[in-house]
Amino acid sequence: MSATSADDSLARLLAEPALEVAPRLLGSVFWSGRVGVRLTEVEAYHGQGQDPGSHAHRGRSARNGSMFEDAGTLYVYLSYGIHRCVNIVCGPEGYASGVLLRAGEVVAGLDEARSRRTTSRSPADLARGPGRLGSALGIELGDDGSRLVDDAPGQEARFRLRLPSAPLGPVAAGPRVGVSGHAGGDAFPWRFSLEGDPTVSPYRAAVSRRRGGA
DNA sequence: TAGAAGATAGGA
DNA sequence: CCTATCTTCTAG
Repeated sequence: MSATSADDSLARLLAEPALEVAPRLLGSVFWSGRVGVRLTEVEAYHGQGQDPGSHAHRGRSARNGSMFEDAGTLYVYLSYGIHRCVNIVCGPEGYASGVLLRAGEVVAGLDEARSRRTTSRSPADLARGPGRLGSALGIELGDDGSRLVDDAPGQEARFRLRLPSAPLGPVAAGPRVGVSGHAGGDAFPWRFSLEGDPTVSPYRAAVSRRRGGA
């Protein structure tokens, strides 16, 4: 039995551009220790100068350094000063593209996820939205730059990914959530989700901050 | 050094 | 619908 074939397929997938990788991550189970989340919603972000919505658009900075690492690195950042969001870096090394994990269904470690997400009112709420997903998985800022490996028997790494073994249902594509810099809104339909899944987060346009008026 | 915006969540 | 929350980035 070859234990490396599955590992190779994950590495091969993550070497592709983010726009190819993102929809193909749907249905995978992302593991953080004993908690597993089946991904139902993701977004693709491209690299420097390619994508005005990307944290890497204006080049490398203190925050986004891990986006410039090789495929399979995790990019974790603090969102709105509160939430920890997770990306899987993909594409050619140095291209700084990645896939934001936006939502999923908790399929293992339910008690642990629940204890971290005490405000959730239903199982579908546990990881519906990128901040909630990060919280349910116990992601911390110190996890930025961690490696993601294939979830194979005997694999002891904390962060693992199991690609789907069966075909998925229909995939929906649309504009990314809360991202400005879109000319008309549909210039970057790089959000992908499993159609009709209850754990997919609702769409919201980018917030325009209005404080104290004009 | 200062100001504004940001890949959100939760509550009214 | 509104606001808490605070880091990061950009301009001056």
